[in-house]
Parts: sequence; structure tokens; C-alpha cells
Amino acid sequence: MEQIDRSQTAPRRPLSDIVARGNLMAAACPSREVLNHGTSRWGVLVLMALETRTLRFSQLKKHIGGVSERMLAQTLKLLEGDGFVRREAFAVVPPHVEYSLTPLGLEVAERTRGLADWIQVNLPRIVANWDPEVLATYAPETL
Amino acid sequence: MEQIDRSQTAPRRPLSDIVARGNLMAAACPSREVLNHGTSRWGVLVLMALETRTLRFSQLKKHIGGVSERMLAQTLKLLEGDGFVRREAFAVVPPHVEYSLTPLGLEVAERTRGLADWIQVNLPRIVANWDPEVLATYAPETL
DNA sequence: AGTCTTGCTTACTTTTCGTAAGTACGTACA
DNA sequence: TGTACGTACTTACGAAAAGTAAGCAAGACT
Repeated sequence: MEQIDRSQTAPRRPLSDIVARGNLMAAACPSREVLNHGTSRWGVLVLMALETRTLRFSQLKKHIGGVSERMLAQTLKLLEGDGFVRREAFAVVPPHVEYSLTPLGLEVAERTRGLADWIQVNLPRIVANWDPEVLATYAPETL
Repeated sequence: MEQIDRSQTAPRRPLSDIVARGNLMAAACPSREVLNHGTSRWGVLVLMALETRTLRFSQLKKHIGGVSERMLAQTLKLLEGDGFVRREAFAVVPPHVEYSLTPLGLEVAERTRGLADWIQVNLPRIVANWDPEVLATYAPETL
């Protein structure tokens, strides 16, 4: 009796047909991964930085205060894997690599900026709730 | 010569006067903390869960799949510290504690939900970019 | 030959997270 | 009398992730 190799013969349904909609409240849903990439410490800032312009690796690093090369590279790879970021490398020495948002990435970036902007604007209202001791650990010039 | 104790004599300027506006691109800005709380793995889900209703600790745990008690408690404390979450404990045994959003928390929650909803709805477009091998690690029924 | 540049990668340390097992403490039931 | 129960945490501890710093490739320039 012959075995049927379904991996070859079964017609492949398009992903958009299989993955109907994510459910973030479900532990095993892939949307959890996407959320983690997009809302990661550096992911948000990368999306913000690239929303209006294309930037090179070194420019991103300079723009996003405090990010290490290791984390920046990792974050960019994750966002690229989700189809949010486009990476364009030029074969020159020293290397020249440009990062920009895809149309999909631009859509997320709009949402994350909504959140990020709100936090920036409303920071005074928020820190007003903070424990004064914690707030005191910030140098005055940073406030 | 006498020393002036400025901590006592200097009139205390209101926080909203000192903290004008956050800048997320600055490493030392307090807004970074707020962003980390609000976009933390469980922070987003807590805000979403509480946006429409008050929930008890155990209800939140049940609602947010995969969250441990340790992380849920920690996340709730952070969000409470930012003034996003209100904690109301009733002096009964066994304990009864209710969590809800403050008006401030409701404002953030609207932003985070904007992002979360977008991810849920557009998940098919996103995973279409994924490495098929990675996608295959998800059980079909979760998709 | 040696130095400089850029975009990573690697080794190692530190911080955070996840899992599982307590803890408190009245109430109900045996 | 004692013992199990329910809820909301807290505490160890091992695992995973993030941060730090140094290394690497490879051609141009001195």
C-alpha cells in the first residue's frame, strides 16, 4: 500500500486563510510574539525613529539614546522578520546599511507613536503619582 | 556662616512645572520607565483586560493566559505606581482585591489597545513574513 | 605596515523572568 | 479540636534575556 505524501500533494492554503485573527489573551497565539517585538524596549523607539525617515545603523544608534549595538541589531532583525522594517545593504567598505519602514511597519508605527506621544506629553501627570524617592533618583536636568 | 537648607526653605515647584514633557529618545528620561511599564509583556494585556471592567486578581490571572502570579502582582504594582491602576482591597478572609483603571490609565489603555487591536487584526499579514520553520512551531489550532 | 570606518558578532556579567512552593488568616466542616 | 479551604500575594531558585566590552572583516587612506 502506498503512502500519500500530503506535504506535497495537499494544496497549500494561503496563510491569511489559516491565521484568521490573533488573540492576545491566548498564551500560545503568535500575536504574542509580534506584540513582544513591537513593544520591546527598543522596538518602540526604532519604529518611532524610522517613521519619518530612512536611517543607517549608526544613525539609529546615535538617535536612540542608550541603545547598545547588540540590542539594536537584534531588534532590527526581529522587526525585519515581522515585515515591519526593510534592510538595504550596499556592498561597500566600510559597510553602508539603510533601514526604513515597510508599509506594514508604517501602520504599526502609527499606533506605537500614538502611545509614545501620549506618554511624552502626559509625563508630568504620570510622575506626579511616583514615589518622591524614586523621582529624586533622576537628575533635575533630565526632567 | 550659616548654611541654607534649601530642601526646607525653597518653595517647592509643582511637578508639572518641572517635568515639562518627556523625551523617549533620551536615555535618562523618566518617560523610558513609563514606556517600559506600559509596554511590558504583561502590562499591555493588563491594561487591555481592565479597560472595560473591574477585575479581581484571580480573574485577571484567568483572563490573561499564561501570566504567573508573580508577574501579575509585579505588573499591577508598577502600573499602580504610575497612577494607571487603582487597587481596592477589602478586609475580608479570604482576601478580596479589585483592580480597575484610573482615568489616566484609561487614556493609556486606549492607546495600547489601538496597537494591540491592530496586531490582532493584521496578524495574518504579519506572519506571512515569518520564516515558515518558525511558524511551523505553532500548533495549527492556535492559528 | 598601520590606522580608520561601519556594521555587526562573540564572550562574559548582570538583571529580569518563570516555576514552584510557601504564607496569612478567618471560615467551614469533620 | 483540628484540618482542609480560598484568595492574594511573597519568596527561593534555576533559566532566559539584556547589558558591557571587546573583536572582526575588508577595503581606503597615510
